[in-house]
Amino acid sequence: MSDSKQEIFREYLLSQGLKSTSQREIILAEFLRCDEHPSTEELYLRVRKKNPQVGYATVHRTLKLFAECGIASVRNFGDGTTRYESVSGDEHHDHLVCQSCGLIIEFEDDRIEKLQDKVAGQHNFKVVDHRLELYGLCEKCQ
Amino acid sequence: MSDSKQEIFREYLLSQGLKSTSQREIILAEFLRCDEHPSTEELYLRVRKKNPQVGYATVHRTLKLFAECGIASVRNFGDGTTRYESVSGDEHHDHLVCQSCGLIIEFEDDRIEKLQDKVAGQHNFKVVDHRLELYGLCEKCQ
DNA sequence: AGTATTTTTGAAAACGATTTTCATTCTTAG
DNA sequence: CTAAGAATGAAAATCGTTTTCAAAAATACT
Repeated sequence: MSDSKQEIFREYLLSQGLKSTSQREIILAEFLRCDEHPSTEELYLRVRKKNPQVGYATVHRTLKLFAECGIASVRNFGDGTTRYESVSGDEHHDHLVCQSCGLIIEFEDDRIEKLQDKVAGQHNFKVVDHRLELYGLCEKCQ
Repeated sequence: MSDSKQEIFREYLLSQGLKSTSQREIILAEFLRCDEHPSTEELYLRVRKKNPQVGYATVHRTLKLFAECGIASVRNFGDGTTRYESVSGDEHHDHLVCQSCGLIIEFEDDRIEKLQDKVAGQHNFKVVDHRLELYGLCEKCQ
């Protein structure tokens, strides 16, 4: 349970017969360093600053690996780009998205989750995942 | 309050100095006829069956107009394509999306909405819009 | 160690959806 | 009816994402 993201990733690579490379280490380190929700492009630029030789395609492929092994989840907030978010354990959170400045606030509310399950049950629907996003204006932008 | 979508659209065009064209009428009629959540491509194909001379670009531009004047809202359910949904008055609904067969069930729950407002309030956030989607398996696909 | 096997890499090309361009056609106001 | 402006559709451009492919790197096997 105390497995770090690095360990989880390394074990995943091993279990799939994939190889550890310096690029993958670098990309993971940089991904964990930023606590935002980077797109492939954004993470690529950040990685590039320190390691100009890492290519966009590698960042893209590595982010997909992160999602596969569960240390990242895929998000998109309607701006047309896919974003990756670092996942901590099995906790789930939703988002407040400011349409003016792009600020993203995370929140969690058990009561909402419970009501969601209730609604799904009414439709005999088995929920695997969900997303809840509130769009509007943050404190500063109002 | 009894304005039909057609009327709302026509008034919007007028107010913006835009013109009424047969294509726009056709596209709106077809859009209202389908109670799904068509993508540009899908609506284009449907329109095309009856009116082969209507172009993809026009469907695309017209759907954007629908969104602008409020008779449609933009959605995307993570499959990479943008979908447009007919909006009835100011009622809001959320979605259950089946990841197996693509079925989309709409639902509405006031209690969830109220909790959302509460959470937003706690962050001094002014909510303009929101989206809630539950992904999983529908009754048939389980 | 050295060699073989397999995966990974990065640049560039391919891709799919969306958006724009531009010459022509259509609407509407005068 | 005419002139001015907007809309159209086909094709091209664009944007983010994904794939291709030859070269490089990592692991497995003597």
